[in-house]
Order: sequence, then structure tokens, then C-alpha cells
Amino acid sequence: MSEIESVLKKHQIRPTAIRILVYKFLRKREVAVTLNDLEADFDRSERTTLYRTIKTFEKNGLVHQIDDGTGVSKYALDDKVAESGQPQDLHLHFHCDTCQETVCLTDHKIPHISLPPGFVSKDINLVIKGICDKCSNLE
Amino acid sequence: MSEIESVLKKHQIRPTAIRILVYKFLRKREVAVTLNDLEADFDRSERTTLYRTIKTFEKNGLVHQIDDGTGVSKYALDDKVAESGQPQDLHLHFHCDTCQETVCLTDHKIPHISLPPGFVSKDINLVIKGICDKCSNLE
DNA sequence: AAAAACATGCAATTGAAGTGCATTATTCCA
DNA sequence: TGGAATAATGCACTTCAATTGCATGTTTTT
Repeated sequence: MSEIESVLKKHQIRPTAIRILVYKFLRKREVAVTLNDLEADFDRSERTTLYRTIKTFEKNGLVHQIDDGTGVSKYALDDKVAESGQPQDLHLHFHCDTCQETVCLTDHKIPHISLPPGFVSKDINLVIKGICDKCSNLE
Repeated sequence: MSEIESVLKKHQIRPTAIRILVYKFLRKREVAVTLNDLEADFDRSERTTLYRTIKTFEKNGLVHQIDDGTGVSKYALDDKVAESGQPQDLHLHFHCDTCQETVCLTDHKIPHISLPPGFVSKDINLVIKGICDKCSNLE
């Protein structure tokens, strides 16, 4: 059994052909991908199948969904999870206004933010927009 | 001329009947509103007109758009701007999973976040999800 | 008062997300 | 093993927010 298959199985995901391909695709990309990105790379496959594939990955904690404010959902592998089995720590996302790419800054933990009395925090979404390292070097 | 009219004019917005009503509506609400909220309160008026009204307000710095991750855009008055003419400071938004309302925690400034070399920050979107003060008191 | 600029209303389009259902593939277990 | 049960896939279709085009109505300007 390949390494990829065992990663999927560890997450209770049946390693079908498409799922393995989608997983490989996510691995290959360092940036978060949209459903359209997937579709563009998988002419042979159905949008719905890709949609459900990514949703299955998400449900089983293999990817996380990113809302970067562009109005289109993006997804990225929870690499740490894939290896350790521990849920991915909260981290921030950076969206580049130039190349439109969104990346996980996995090493940048979100600082603790105190809330007014009565507010209970369960989840945090932090997206920073600007110019990414690749694009700023091109200027 | 009413106070509202002068606020609109200060922002180069012609104070038409609908615009004044929309502004009043935004004032009345302490939470961010969706287009649907507006529409529900303005049977007489057209969705498109409300849409364009809010977009005009946004373009002229009277409201800011909030993406709280629900997939529906919300809008809230830039109160400070309305008074001072200065752009609203970056602040965080809180979305309550219970009542589904989103509020601006205007007094909570977003802490400085250092980025890796090459990344330039232009804008920050920080949304915290959980239970708001009203809903946590009800438990 | 006429022309120009802007606001409004209605119809229609777009695009992402999601659902229903029939078909195909895989797993389970007698 | 073979057939029932379960899950995955493909296709069509729906939903819903966002947005645009265009005709009409209203202000503003001169």
C-alpha cells in the first residue's frame, strides 16, 4: 500500500483513484486551491465528485477550508495532521492582492485576543491581505 | 437640513429618500446587516436599489463590508468616520454561532502581527466566532 | 427649460455551492 | 464465492447571493 493510501485510511477515507489524485494535487501545490483549480486539472472528472471529495477530506480533518474574503472557498492540506494525527493549530492566512494566491502561514500562530465580558471564542479566522513574498520580490 | 443629510453630503452622497432611510436603518441596528435584512425592512423598495445604495455608502467610506464567513456579505456603519471624517481603524468582528449576528468590536484593535520576510500587509480581516454576550447570558 | 448627470426599478445573468437520483464500484459476510 | 449492503461517482438540476443592462424617473446645472 502506498504512503498516500495509508494517509487516507488513517483519516477513514477510502482511497479511490480520484481521491488519491486529488490528494497528490493538494500536496503538489503550496497554496490553497479552489474547486475551479481542481477542475482545471482534472478534465476527466466531474465537478461534483471533486466537490464531494474535498468535502470528505474536510470532514475527516485532512484539509481545512479557507475563507480569504474573495468569495470563493479555498482548501489546503492539514499537513501536520496528516503526519501526527493531531488537529491543525489555528494559523493565519495570507492573501496576495497581486497574484491572488492564498497561503497558510502555518508557523504564525494567532495571538491571544481578549474579548469583552460575555463573549466566548470558539474559532478564529484571520486573513491578512497584501503582497506576498514572491510578488514583492518582483517589484 | 437634517443631521443625516449633512452626514451623507459630507461623504459626497446625495441624500435621496431611500438613502436616508437606509442610513437610519443602519444607525438603528447595532449589528451588521445583510442585504436581506434591508430588503425585509423595505418592502417598498427594490433589492437592486438597496444593493447599490449600500455599495455607494461603502465606496464613499460610510459603511464597511464584513465577511464573517457565513457566505453572505454584511455591512456596518463606520460611525467614527461619520463623525470625524477619518477612516475607520481596523477592528475585529465577532460572529455568534447561536444568534447568527455579527458585531463590530470597534474598541478591540487588532494586534500587530509580524509576517515572514517579503510579505507586505495592507489589510487585515479578523473574525472571531463563538457565543456573544447576549446569548451566553441566556444559558 | 433643456441638457447632463445621477438614481431607481425591473429583468436578466453569473457563478459558486449544494442536492437528488440513477449508475457503478467496493466491501462485507453468510 | 457470490450476492446484499454500502459507498463513490456522474449528470442534471436547484438555490441563492451578487451583479449588470437598460429603460425610466429625478435632480442638478447652466
